[in-house]
Amino acid sequence: MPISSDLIRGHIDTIIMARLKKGDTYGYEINKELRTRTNGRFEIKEATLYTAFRRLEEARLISSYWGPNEGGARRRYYRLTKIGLSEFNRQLKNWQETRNVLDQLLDTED
Amino acid sequence: MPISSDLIRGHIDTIIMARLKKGDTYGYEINKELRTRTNGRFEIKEATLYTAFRRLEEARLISSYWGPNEGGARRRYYRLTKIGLSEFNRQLKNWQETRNVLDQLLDTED
DNA sequence: GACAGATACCTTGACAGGCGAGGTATCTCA
DNA sequence: TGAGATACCTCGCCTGTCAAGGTATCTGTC
Repeated sequence: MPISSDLIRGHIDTIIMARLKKGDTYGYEINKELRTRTNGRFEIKEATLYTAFRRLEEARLISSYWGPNEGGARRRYYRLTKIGLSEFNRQLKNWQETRNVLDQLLDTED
Repeated sequence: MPISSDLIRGHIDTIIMARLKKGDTYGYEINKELRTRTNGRFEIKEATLYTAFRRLEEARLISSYWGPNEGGARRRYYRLTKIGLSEFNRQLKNWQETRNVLDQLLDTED
């Protein structure tokens, strides 16, 4: 069962930053990883991904550079900036709070 | 810290249905309850709420009737339909799956 | 009886994020 | 040479949320 767009709306940026926190990488790779890690249940559509990169770079939360294109197409690598890291931490807390509130609200036992 | 719209996008309908599962009620009341239950951290904006009611009734997941307006303004009560209940259960599973996937993706420890 | 404030509902138009559909260029291998 | 994988990008649509505006009723106070 694929995860609906509306359910992850607003989480795309956080997911990208979470990955970049572990080290620089590029768009295509991020998507492959996501698909693998979630057993195909989740992926970011290409248009969405590149839109997000623009948005994040615009906001100075990530920065980019052309990587060594050793055999294959050129790759634009992304790096999480200092501001990006603290923003990620903020968004992570947001997620945890939202998750808890939703868990409470959707519980129909009480 | 209020919960951002984008983070709950797509969950509004589920939240409403979760409440209606416990019994009929009306718009204004739902919002008051939400604010109280979440200590003001979360609320559905009126425009959003009534848009959602229209959408859900259109989809036959809820139905409505004018309630007894004993002292006060008139109230339109909503009821969760049979289809609504099974759709709610489906969306609850969706939420749980999404939550687990997001928890995994945002965990930067591994 | 006039006014404030709470209760309760509703509509319109703008905005932002996700994505379908389309595109480009490079490399490998048959 | 041509298919398929890799890798990037843009345009325009769609959908859900919300700010701003509105209506009507009831209660309590001066």
